[in-house]
Amino acid sequence: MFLYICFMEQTKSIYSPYLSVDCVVFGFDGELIRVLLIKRKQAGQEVFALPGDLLDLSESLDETAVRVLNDLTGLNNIYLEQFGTFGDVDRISNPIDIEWLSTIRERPEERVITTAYFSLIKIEDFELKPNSFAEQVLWQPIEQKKQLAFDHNKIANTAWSILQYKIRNEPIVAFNLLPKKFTLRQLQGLYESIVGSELDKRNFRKRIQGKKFVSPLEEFEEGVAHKPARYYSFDEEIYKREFEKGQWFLF
Amino acid sequence: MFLYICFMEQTKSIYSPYLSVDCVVFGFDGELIRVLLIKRKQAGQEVFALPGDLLDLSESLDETAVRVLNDLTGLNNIYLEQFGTFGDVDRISNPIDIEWLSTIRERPEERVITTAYFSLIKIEDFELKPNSFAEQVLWQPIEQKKQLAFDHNKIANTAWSILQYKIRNEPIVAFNLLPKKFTLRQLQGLYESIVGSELDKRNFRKRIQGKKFVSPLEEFEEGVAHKPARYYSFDEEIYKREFEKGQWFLF
DNA sequence: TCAAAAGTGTTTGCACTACACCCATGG
DNA sequence: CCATGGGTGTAGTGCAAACACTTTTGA
Repeated sequence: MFLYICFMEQTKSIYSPYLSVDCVVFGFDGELIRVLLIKRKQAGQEVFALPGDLLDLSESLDETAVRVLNDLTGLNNIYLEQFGTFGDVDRISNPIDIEWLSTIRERPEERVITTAYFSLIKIEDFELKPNSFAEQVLWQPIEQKKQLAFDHNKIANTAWSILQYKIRNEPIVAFNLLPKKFTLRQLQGLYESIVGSELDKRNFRKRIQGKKFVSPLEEFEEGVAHKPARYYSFDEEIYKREFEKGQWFLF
Repeated sequence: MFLYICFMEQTKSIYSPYLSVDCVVFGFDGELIRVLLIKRKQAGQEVFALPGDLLDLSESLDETAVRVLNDLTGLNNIYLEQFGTFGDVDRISNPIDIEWLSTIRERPEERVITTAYFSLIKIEDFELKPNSFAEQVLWQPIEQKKQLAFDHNKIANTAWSILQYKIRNEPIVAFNLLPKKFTLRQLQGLYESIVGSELDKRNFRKRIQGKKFVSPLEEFEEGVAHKPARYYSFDEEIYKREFEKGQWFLF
């Protein structure tokens, strides 16, 4: 045992820090943008975090992201895009985090660098199943700030900025968050939630009507206490063709 | 020794892969966009690579990038922006790379994941000084494809795509590549080099004249065999103000 | 009949495109 | 005087912004 410890000390400078993957998954419930969080199995504490775990030596980063998200939340087959790697020396410094790590990991104080992935899903398409060290999985509204583990607030904020930037240049992100059939009110509400300002209804609808990748359906809302809205659908094939031609700016 | 090997085998699954940092530094010589490469000190081989090296456990990723670039090329005090982390399992597989790693590293076959940084500099502002394991430092024209070590071609291509994307949305990247005083011909040439198509001179100049962050100077070219061009300068303060207001699209 | 959201057109100005010729300089 | 790149203006077109009322439905 003594030898083992000595060796570990010695290897500290030879080896790299641990590497982990964290996922920021966004969803839209028709009104609010939400982020997927897990609640840790940690005795006596309520600690929330982004779903994430250590990389296994046999996996690529992308594979780790897929596995980790599935292990912790049950989510499967969803699009993930890498957006950054967070390598500050002190990103694991909160005693509560270290306490928790000591229950699941040797050498809990060891440095960890994490690569973050970003995803957009339709909330109602998936059923969440907490698993592994996640006691609970929840959809946290983005505007309700919650204290997260490690530097996960920083990571989530970075992802949020990227989403806000992307929706201006790649309108597909909006349709990834909406159901297959959606009303223009929903689409506009989603835009407004993300860009954070109100948009003119007539101009918004005019722009949408000019986009071939959004098609009106012959279906309408039912049981609403106002004129029922028409449903629309998104055609990814057409979108991609337009996108390649460079005519893909929605705003 | 046997024990040592055994332990290494055992730790493989405990420890993470090595972590390294690679830098893609772009420059513009007035005509061509170039990328900064190093030539390795490797006997009997001419191998070129992006400047990069392993992370030290005491450094953040950003600090590593700064150090590595300085160690290998002498470059100092330059802006670096992280743009991706490359973690494929087989990214170190070329025998020439493994042979070289065996001369500078224990366990050369060990997996390495690398975080890549992106930079834009004015070529003439800096003097290159090869150092460490760099035998030579060179500015390679971007359109002359060269076989690079590891997956550095993939990394450099990703950086190039990002530059092409950025110049459309963040015109500041252009001014990072130009001297403090530049002619509109130089600016237009730079744009054309990056976007890869020709632009209309009159329309280009009209757009520039509408931007408050580009100011005409009372200086002109000298000794040229044609009408001397006026020099212009870039005002980063004004740019940032416009940028914050969201009125920053050059195209 | 009321509340609530759906849906619809016009005008105005700004921005982008296409396009061709004279100017200043050095060799 | 020639070659080279610098520098300029206009007409036409299309997109974006501002803006208010009628319609349909359930309660």
